[in-house]
Amino acid sequence: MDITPPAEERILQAALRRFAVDGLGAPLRAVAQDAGVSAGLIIHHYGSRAQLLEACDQRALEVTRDSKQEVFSGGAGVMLAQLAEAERYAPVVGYVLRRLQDGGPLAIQLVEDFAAHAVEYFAQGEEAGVINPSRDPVARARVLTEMALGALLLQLPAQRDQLDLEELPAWLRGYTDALLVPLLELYTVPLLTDSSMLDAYLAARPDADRTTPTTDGKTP
Amino acid sequence: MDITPPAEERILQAALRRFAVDGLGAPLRAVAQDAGVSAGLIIHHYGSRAQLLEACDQRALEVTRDSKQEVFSGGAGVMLAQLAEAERYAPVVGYVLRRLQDGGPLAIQLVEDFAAHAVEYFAQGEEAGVINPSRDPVARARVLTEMALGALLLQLPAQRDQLDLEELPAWLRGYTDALLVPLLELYTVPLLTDSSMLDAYLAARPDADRTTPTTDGKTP
DNA sequence: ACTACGGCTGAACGGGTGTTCAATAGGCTA
DNA sequence: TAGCCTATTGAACACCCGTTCAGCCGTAGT
Repeated sequence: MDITPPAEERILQAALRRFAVDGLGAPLRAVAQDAGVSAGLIIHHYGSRAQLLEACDQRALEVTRDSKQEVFSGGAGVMLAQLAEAERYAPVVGYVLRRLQDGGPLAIQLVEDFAAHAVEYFAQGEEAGVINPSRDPVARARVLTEMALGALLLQLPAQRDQLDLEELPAWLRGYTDALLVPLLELYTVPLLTDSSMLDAYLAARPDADRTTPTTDGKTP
Repeated sequence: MDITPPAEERILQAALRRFAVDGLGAPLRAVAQDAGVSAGLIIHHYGSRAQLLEACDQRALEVTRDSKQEVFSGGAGVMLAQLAEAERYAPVVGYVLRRLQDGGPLAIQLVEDFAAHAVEYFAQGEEAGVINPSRDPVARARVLTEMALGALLLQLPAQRDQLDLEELPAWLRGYTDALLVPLLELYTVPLLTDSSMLDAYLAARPDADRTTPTTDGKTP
């Protein structure tokens, strides 16, 4: 029943897994050993280490894009947690975290993706009447996405230098669970008691109001 | 006028700077060259590369602890931005970012520190009547801190693989400025239109209520 | 059956790393 | 002055890394 995939695919999966566990700095030879091939073969198929990472990036992007049915505004973090539940995808989720940690074009791309999706998602919620409108929906979605993703990223150091993919789903679930109540509270009852701070800051810089331009006489 | 500090201190400053610019993986020899000494001397003074990093950690911790006068609930991110304004501290701020990125005990320690300070800060605000109370102030402070710090961390990849310490203050300021309006809005008008989500989730798990224990008949 | 070819290997190369160590220079003490 | 301790160096060592390359092997084509 265990038909082994062709070497090229086996390498990519091993790479995803190993990079997730040990970080993107993991040596090629470790990947090779995991895939049961020689280091040379990786180069033969992918050209170079950098290109192997690119292949991993693309795979990660595909997987995350194919699973953009979030649950609620817990946002990107929750989505990743859900995705990891399907243990088949745990390596990809781990890799995504590592990639966000390490930077590179994909990191930006991913955040962009998630943020764009959040915009759409919030717009739906707004129409349904469960989410309050914003003076700048795009900025709001971006901030919330970056915060959710960033907070998740900040949990990474708490793990050992090695990520345990077996426990990753449980760990992510535990984290999102702990996060959820304070977050929901924050989304329900505002942090600040009145709008004086916002008003003051808005009055101090009468610059951008891209959605509703020109005249608004809201400053008291 | 340019009295050069003793070599040991010069090494530490060079290390802070170089690690901030190139990441914690920067070679010892690069640090040595910046400090105008040989690589061997670094080992002679600090024992090993790992211990040099520990020394950097301790220095960073001291500096951040000595400057914990935040302005408002923009939180840790804003504080770091302010600290970087004093260009003298830019290397330390850069190092802190790199360290948060890389993990390790200090990363946890720093978050802990910031979160603890946020608790205190929020409590003051609550007493002053500008901040709404929370059912779990510690959790709230932690979440907000992790989010602010994490979001900042997520901006790092957007920079090149090298951090430009000259531009770091301006960059941080630009980021916090862009962040501020959406964030203030989020803190003023809640994301969700009603408390149904929070209520539902709270009803589903009648577990922790650490601050006000025993009986509270708040679930409708 | 012979050839050609693509997947694949293992050894080797070249570069970069942290660390060691013998040796030097310089200032303090006796 | 003689001795000694510390700061400092530069070369060397041992290791790990990505990449190269010559060659092996099995299979498909003729």
